[in-house]
Amino acid sequence: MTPVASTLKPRKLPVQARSAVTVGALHAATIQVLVREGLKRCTTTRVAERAGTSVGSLYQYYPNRDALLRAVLEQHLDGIADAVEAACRASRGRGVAEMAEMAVHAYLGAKLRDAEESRALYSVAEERGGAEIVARGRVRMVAALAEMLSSAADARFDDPELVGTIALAAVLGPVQIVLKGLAPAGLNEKLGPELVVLMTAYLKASANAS
Amino acid sequence: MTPVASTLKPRKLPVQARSAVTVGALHAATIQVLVREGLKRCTTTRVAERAGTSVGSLYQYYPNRDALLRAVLEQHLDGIADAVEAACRASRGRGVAEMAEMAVHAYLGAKLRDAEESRALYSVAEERGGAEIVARGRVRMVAALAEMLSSAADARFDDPELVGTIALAAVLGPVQIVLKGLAPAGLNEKLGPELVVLMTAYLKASANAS
Amino acid sequence: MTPVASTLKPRKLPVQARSAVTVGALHAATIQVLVREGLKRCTTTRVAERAGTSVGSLYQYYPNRDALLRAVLEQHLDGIADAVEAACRASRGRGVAEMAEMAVHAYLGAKLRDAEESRALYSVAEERGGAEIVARGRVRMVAALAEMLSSAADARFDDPELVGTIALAAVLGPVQIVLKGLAPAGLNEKLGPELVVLMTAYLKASANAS
Amino acid sequence: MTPVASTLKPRKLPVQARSAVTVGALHAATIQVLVREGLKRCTTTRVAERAGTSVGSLYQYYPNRDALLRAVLEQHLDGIADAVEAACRASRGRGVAEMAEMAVHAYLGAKLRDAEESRALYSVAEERGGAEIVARGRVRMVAALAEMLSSAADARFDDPELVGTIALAAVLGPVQIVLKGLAPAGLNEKLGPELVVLMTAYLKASANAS
DNA sequence: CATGAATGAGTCTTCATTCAT
DNA sequence: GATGAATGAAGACTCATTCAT
Repeated sequence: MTPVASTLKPRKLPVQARSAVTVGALHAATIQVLVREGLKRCTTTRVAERAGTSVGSLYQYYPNRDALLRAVLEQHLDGIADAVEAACRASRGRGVAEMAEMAVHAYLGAKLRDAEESRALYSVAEERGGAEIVARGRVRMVAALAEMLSSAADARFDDPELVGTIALAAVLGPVQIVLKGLAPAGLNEKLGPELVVLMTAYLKASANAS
Repeated sequence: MTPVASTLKPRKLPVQARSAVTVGALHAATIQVLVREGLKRCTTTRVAERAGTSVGSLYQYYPNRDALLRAVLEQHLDGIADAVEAACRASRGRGVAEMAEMAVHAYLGAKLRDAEESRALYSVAEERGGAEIVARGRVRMVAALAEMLSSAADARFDDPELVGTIALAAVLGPVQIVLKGLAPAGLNEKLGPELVVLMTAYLKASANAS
Repeated sequence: MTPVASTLKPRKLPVQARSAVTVGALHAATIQVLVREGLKRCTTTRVAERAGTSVGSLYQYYPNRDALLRAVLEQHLDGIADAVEAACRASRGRGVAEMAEMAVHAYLGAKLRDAEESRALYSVAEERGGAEIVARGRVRMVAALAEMLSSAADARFDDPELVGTIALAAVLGPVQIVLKGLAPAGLNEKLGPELVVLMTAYLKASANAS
Repeated sequence: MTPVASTLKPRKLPVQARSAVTVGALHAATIQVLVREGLKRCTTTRVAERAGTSVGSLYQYYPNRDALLRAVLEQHLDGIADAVEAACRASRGRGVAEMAEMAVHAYLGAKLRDAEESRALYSVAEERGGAEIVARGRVRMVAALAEMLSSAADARFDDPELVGTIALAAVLGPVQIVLKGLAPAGLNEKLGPELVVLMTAYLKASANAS
């Protein structure tokens, strides 16, 4: 655990059932307020109110507002990373095309499951300390991708880490556009296939001629 | 054009020479404060102070803090779009590989020229109204890319608009990682070539077999 | 009732005992500051300071400065209206002269009880939204007067509403002069009797010859 | 001239034609802004702009904002007083009923000629220093009324000054209600006659039995 | 432990007034 | 003389955080 992590986690472990419920409610409330009001107006009081508790209680679980926001972001990204990791594990030993397809769909599915939540958290990711959390999530996913790529049946990669990094980041951009509702007509439906094309093409282009 | 646009532009046109200086200083100061202090601490007072003027003067030219921020963002993105447009114009009629190379380098060069500025403005883009400005910039670039792709000597695209959108967004992701300084060792140097590989591969994969 | 009314009332109902004290202190402080400093210098900070609290607390109970001012005005006018209503009820069935006397004294008594407060609130009545509150108070008093007049033992009125309106407004003018301390020497003492003469004369002149 | 008066008058006399025009434009603009924006938003810049000049020029003629507002108020009230004085002069030696009628109509006519202006200036009259100006206007009118009353053919008054003061103030109230548009239906049309009834009744009641 | 009232530093924004051009 | 850019004090309002109940 880095020192950063210590401020991210709830102040005390939710050993009691009540605590777990409260923490869950606070997380959900944070996202709702974030969606409805935006980051600046996502205040501790408002979150507590929406969660059905008091500010005092909020501070029982989080040392400050930033910690709450970071925790929510982290949980969100962990969910995405979990999905990608699982997909990568399941694709070990397959061909590159299959890998691309599964990874893309895992990522896309997780991200679009709660599109509003994903969208709302972009601003949190830009806050002080947000980048590190995003980076941690990416590290997990890149590691999973790299490990998967190394096991590809039909390709060999000199630097699977690098290829994974680029591939992941490349997919991220188009997804963001769609999430923000700024995509040109038609993109929304074609996003999945198009991303598969994108990733497959890149992976193949990056593989060693063998 | 849009109602948003009207609030982006300075409130009054500088009639006297002093004004132009003040406006310029405010732009520069905004970026500096953004870089050094972050979006939240980028207050009107601080910007005015760094610019060597008073808050009053700031409000003489911008109706509110958001308008200032948006104006700075818009100017930045216009610069990027200019560079990409020029590159696209220059690449008309070339082959797809050349196109990818020129477009990537134009974008990358413009973005990395003031890396700190680019980095700082990501948070502004997440603010209320920021997305529209980003979208406007993207529209310009996508149009330029689409037009360029349509003129490719060695490929034909069914939907150059869509391909341009995806290609641009795909390039954006890796650049962002590098800008934020979160790239794994070695990526920084290989970014350019890698992006060319990425874009070329995608363009070729998207082109009609002809 | 009206949408205005909703912003007049304290934001939250005092759950704890402290709250009631704070709200009361704010009311009193507002009037004091209004009297001592005038409307323009009656700032939220000054009111809070005089009340022995903080601006934050003020805003806990009133959504904005105007709401505070209006609430104070409303409370003041409600007190006046209460007095007039009571007098009117008590005078039902009497003769017109008696009615005039009782109504005038009720109004005058209530208004002069806190002359400074009355004086200070004239400016508030001119603020945005003040007129409506004054109007509401007047409506109450006119209704009471009209009802009283309709029960007069020695006169009959075609339009008691109209007569009440004029009578009330006519009395208001001279009172205002005295409250503002701008009356010529001697008026202060003779105000009561003179207003009775005024109102009695008008009522009799407006009554149907019967 | 009292010291107060010196700050009320334009800083320099409009000896030149241009000055007179500017001062006139400033007065008119002040009233317009007052009507459209209210007292608080009636700023020197806005007034100058509406008048077609610059703030700098405004300060050429008025030492400060308050002086401008007071000058406008004074001019307005002088107009009213002129009208009442003329009517009083014209009514010398008539009967009390005629006097009431002429005075009321003179006052009413002057006040309603520019109803918006009258309405807008109520707030100015409540500002620091406004009361004195209002009082000066009243003094003029009361003097005229008193002199008129003293010449009545059919009545004698012990204290014409007092009677004039009350009569004037009594008329003022109902007029204010109508000006503010808060009068109950029907009052607007009947205002004149009703005020004549009011004033006549009061004058007769105040006259010595002779 | 929970609650929510109190705090007050810190933001944005406005505007009267000045003065260099 | 006219202009309008610059100034900065001052005001309204918000919100993270604390702590008495």
